[in-house]
Amino acid sequence: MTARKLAEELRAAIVRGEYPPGARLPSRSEMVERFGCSGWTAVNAVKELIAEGLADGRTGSGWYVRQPPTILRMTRQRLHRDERQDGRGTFMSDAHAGGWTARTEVDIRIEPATAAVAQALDLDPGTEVLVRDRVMFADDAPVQLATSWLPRDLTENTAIESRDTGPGGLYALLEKAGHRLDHFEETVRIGRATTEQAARLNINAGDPVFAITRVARTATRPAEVNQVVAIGERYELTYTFDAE
Amino acid sequence: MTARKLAEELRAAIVRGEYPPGARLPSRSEMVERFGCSGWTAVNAVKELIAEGLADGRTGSGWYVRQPPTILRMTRQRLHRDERQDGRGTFMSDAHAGGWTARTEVDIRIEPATAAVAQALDLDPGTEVLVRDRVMFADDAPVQLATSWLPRDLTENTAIESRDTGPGGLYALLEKAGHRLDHFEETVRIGRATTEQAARLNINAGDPVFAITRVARTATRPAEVNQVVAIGERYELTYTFDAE
DNA sequence: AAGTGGTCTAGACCACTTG
DNA sequence: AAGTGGTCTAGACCACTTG
Repeated sequence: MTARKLAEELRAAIVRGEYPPGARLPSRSEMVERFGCSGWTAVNAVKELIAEGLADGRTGSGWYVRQPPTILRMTRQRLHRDERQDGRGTFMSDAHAGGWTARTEVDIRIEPATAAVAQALDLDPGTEVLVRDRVMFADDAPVQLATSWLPRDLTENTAIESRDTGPGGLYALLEKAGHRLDHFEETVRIGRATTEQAARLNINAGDPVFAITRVARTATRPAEVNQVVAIGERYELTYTFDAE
Repeated sequence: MTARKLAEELRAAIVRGEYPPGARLPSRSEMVERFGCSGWTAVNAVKELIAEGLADGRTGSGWYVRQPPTILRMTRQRLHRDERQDGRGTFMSDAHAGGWTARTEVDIRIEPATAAVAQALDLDPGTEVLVRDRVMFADDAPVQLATSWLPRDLTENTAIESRDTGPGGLYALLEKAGHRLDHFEETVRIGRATTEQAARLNINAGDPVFAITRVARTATRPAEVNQVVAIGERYELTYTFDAE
């Protein structure tokens, strides 16, 4: 019995419902006995299932079938002015539409712009920028990390530099300050969670994540760069647009 | 020496440029000698690098540092009418903008609509649909699989049912037949390559892929459902839109 | 013929949970 | 105290390539 074949058998049994979500799979020693393989083979087979997100191991306890995660939708609607006027920031907007609860932890700091940030914001490198670092929770589970960089001249003496931006979020405050947003550009890539990101998102290092970079612009200049890292298997991005 | 630490050392050496792209890493037996670990540990360390796309193993030959892949951009522009009028389909449009060569292999068949396809196209399940199955190559390497489903009443007696749709592709023919496209909806998810997909895309089973579902609609009805599977590490999706 | 990566067996130790 | 998953050693066989 090879690890690959054992993995296929276990996967099939899970799909058949023989091991429903939450169920405990046979232990390593049970697999060794039942399938006549070595412990190494059993472990490697289950590793495959774990990498696929089908199973999970708890040291000292066992291997368990994972609950399929509920999918969170990230929509284009979250950036509409209507949402801000209704008092919802981007993350709150998705939560409202999806029926889950949103919570955000924020950390703020002021830094000189790195080369990449300066270029995206059309600033000289080293210019002071406001950095907003967030962890977003859906139904109290971390699902997304986001960092925003904004030119300080747009944020000084506004609530954008305070932890709580209030209803409508960051973009509502920008527009209130007279910086009407004109258009957005989003770039979507697939990344792999670093050890740090994995710890904050409660996933395994190397798990696939959405890496989304957004630049928000007014009619005259870039106003914000936003970098999102969202758990890959929990997110679905939707974009709708007119044919042109 | 643990596998994790060995992986970190190798990764750092690669990043330092000690092993440039194409270079051969130490062999298993060399690692066993140099790091005083077992063969198992060496293999597991390198497996980590392979999963990250940093290295590649060739049986009988060695472990090699991979060439970083060139990134292909999938843009919203590819769906613009201008592109079709200039004779470019969606994939050709991206190739033209990115400066790489596009080639497509097409397979056509007619099938009764599955439940999912019927729902997306607003048809009764079992209604005949045209299925266009493609493999897309960028600079002669497979990078993307795409399948389209269209209601047969839109495609009958048109070149959409032939292998070569000619300049502007499928959408140009739809519009030429009087079905002017009105808007698109794209849903982006991260999937893992199945064994079949991996074989066609020349990647490893389980590698992360973009799974993109697009529904193209005329003013009155859905005209096409399109399912793309694109190599995760080779693609970058960009969406630009006006603030509303 | 010698060396390579990929995979496997058999056995071990550890921190952890209590199936 | 007994069992668990995670990780490791030592050694083996195989198909494959030729550093």
